[in-house]
Amino acid sequence: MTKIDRRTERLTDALRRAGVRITRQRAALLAVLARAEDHPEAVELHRRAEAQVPGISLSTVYRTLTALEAQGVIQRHQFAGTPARFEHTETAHHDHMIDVDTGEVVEFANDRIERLQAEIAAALGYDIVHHRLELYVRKKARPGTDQG
Amino acid sequence: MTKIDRRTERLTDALRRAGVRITRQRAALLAVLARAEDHPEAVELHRRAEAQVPGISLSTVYRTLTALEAQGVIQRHQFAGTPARFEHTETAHHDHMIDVDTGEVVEFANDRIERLQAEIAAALGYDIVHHRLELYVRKKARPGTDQG
DNA sequence: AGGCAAATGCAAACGATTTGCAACTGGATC
DNA sequence: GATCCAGTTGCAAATCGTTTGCATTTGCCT
Repeated sequence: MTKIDRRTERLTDALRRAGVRITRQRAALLAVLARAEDHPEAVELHRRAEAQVPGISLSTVYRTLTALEAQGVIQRHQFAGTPARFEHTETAHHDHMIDVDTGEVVEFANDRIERLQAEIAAALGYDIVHHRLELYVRKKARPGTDQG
Repeated sequence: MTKIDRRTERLTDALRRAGVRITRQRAALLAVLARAEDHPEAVELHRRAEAQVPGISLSTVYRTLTALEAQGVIQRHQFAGTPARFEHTETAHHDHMIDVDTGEVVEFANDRIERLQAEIAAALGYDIVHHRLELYVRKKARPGTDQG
């Protein structure tokens, strides 16, 4: 069993557990999500799913994404000024760097930042429900390189 | 000269410097922004401005907010699942905690987190253009208190 | 006071997402 | 394996926050 198969199964099981039917359309979308190594938006996922189920509607994609998110097996990221992007949550928690020039998303994780966040919230009498840390970045100018 | 007056002047000057006319509507909105100690959304700012200029349109509010943001004298915050909120940038950089139950916004700043962010980006060959750190939080359960 | 570019209010367009609805279908039950 | 029906589909229309086109008004420089 490949990594992709394992992921697909995890997503499928999550829906089944929630009492949600696995239709052709949903199976296709789950496969697409399992295969994705990037952070695609809904329209892009729809485009990819259409390869397997021509005519699948965008509404169905959105509805299924919402269901998967509710089960906690995918995450919805709302980066600044762009449509929401999605990723499966098989991997451990991480934050994101977004290249403002290319839109490329790089993942990173840092325990010290996580701990500091919890401390700050605790000091003010709060527990963190979730957080969002996004670094909007630009490739460092290399000496002798024109960045036009 | 009060703190509010100083803030109003700063906003006004920023617009003038950008070659933007100070109309009655804009003067009202600038006063509202200068007076705001919270993080109001556009509709709320519009409501407050209407007290001074009845009939001021929401479009004008949005247009002026966009101009002020372009001049860097106010900031637009897009918190998860809510309309954008605005604040004047007179105070130093800070991040935000959003109470998920009440919508209340608390500001905080932490140098160590700022430094860690810069280190992380640098290690991957990036410079930070700007960042977004939002802690979505809930009041700590006090012992003996039922949280519904 | 006169003139013109910039700003206004309105209504209509916008883009991402959600929803109402009638037709269809998965999959448990017999 | 036929039956059944709640869950699901595709479509079109609605939604929400925000932006924009346009005809009219207005700051403000001369």
